[in-house]
Amino acid sequence: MPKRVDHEERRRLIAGALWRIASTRGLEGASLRDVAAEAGISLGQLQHYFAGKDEMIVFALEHISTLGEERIRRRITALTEEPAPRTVLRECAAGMLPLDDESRTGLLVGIAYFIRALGDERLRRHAQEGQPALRAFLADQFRQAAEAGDTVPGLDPDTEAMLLIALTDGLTSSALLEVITPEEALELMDRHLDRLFVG
Amino acid sequence: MPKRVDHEERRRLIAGALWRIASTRGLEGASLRDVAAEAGISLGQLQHYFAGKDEMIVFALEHISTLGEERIRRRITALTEEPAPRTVLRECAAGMLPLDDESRTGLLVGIAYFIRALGDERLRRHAQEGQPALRAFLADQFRQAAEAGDTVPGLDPDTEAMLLIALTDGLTSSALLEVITPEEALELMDRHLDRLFVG
DNA sequence: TTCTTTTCAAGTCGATCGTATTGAATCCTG
DNA sequence: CAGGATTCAATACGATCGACTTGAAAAGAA
Repeated sequence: MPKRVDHEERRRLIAGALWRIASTRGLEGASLRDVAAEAGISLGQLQHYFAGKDEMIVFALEHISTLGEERIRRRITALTEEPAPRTVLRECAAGMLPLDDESRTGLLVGIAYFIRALGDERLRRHAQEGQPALRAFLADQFRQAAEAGDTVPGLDPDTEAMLLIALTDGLTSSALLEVITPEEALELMDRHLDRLFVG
Repeated sequence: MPKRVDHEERRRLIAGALWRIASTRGLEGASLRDVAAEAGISLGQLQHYFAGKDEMIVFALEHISTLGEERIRRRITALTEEPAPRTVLRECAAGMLPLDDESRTGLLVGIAYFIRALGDERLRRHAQEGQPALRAFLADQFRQAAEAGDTVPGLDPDTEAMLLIALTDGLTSSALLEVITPEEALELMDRHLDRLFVG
């Protein structure tokens, strides 16, 4: 049987099992044995594909973040071509909210990773890397909207980008805690955008 | 030596040790042995004051949330008497941001608890309890400001209260991850309030 | 004093963790 | 076919976890 396996696909299979466990019990609560059992393989097999737990976590996180990016990209391209900045911003925010199971699981894993990063200098640097690009992209959308006269006057794109990210994060937390529903979170985001755009 | 100890004070001492460890390694990473060592007592002594780890965590969380409430209350009463709603809202938000070591530690412990609550029905109910009161308080401040004509027109107090909470949470996350500084977080919160109030 | 209660130190228990080792089965290459 | 490389199952190891038991020391009650 050996040698005929697709290494990457096997790793993605294991990553999926890790998500399902980590989304309910956290990354610390996901033992290698549990992950292997969830994936339907043996501990030995899992260890063949990942040298250690850290390597497995890093792979799973990068994979799930890739899926998240693709999901947002799909949301945007699914719209009319040349969508207005406000629409793009809304779909970005919506893609980062836990509106379906995939994004919900991804966010829970992301939070579990966030916790690890809080106490780990190296992980924290890694977690910080993704933000600037997103922030720049959102700021650019605000800039375009402002130039087109679609926003209220006196609005700083960089400030609004950061506020939008923070607001999305906070709404996500409340939705995951079931203080509000995901739909309410999206509605609140819309009310926020209402205040920034004219018409 | 026995019999002459203050039970509650001993429990608070242990809770303090738990915070210091949990704020860097999470609640799961804080073993009873580590907490006892941090508190400068033996494992046996710790176990004498808490029947189990869960009991210790619940006590520590309730204690730290009490401290947080007192901190915010102090911030508000430290202002001029009869402060304007905007000022009250700003101080509330500031009190929930990680601007000093005490609040920073408290928030990290709160997040560690938040993670536990995500996968635990009982803890989740408990975590949800605090929100409505805060939300109602903030909404009332917005209502007062609106009636005084201090806010922009067409502003829903309940919506704004929820947005303020979510924004504070999100800014806190970014500040803890050191994507922004706590001071930047407070500034962003001010910019947000700028948009809601006139003058 | 004697007895009871409180306080806590010390040690142990079984479970579980991440990791390492070993070796067999299988396929690919020469 | 021979032989190395790949794949994986099985098992074990040392560390660490929360929980528990035991018993001694000290203070108040009788």
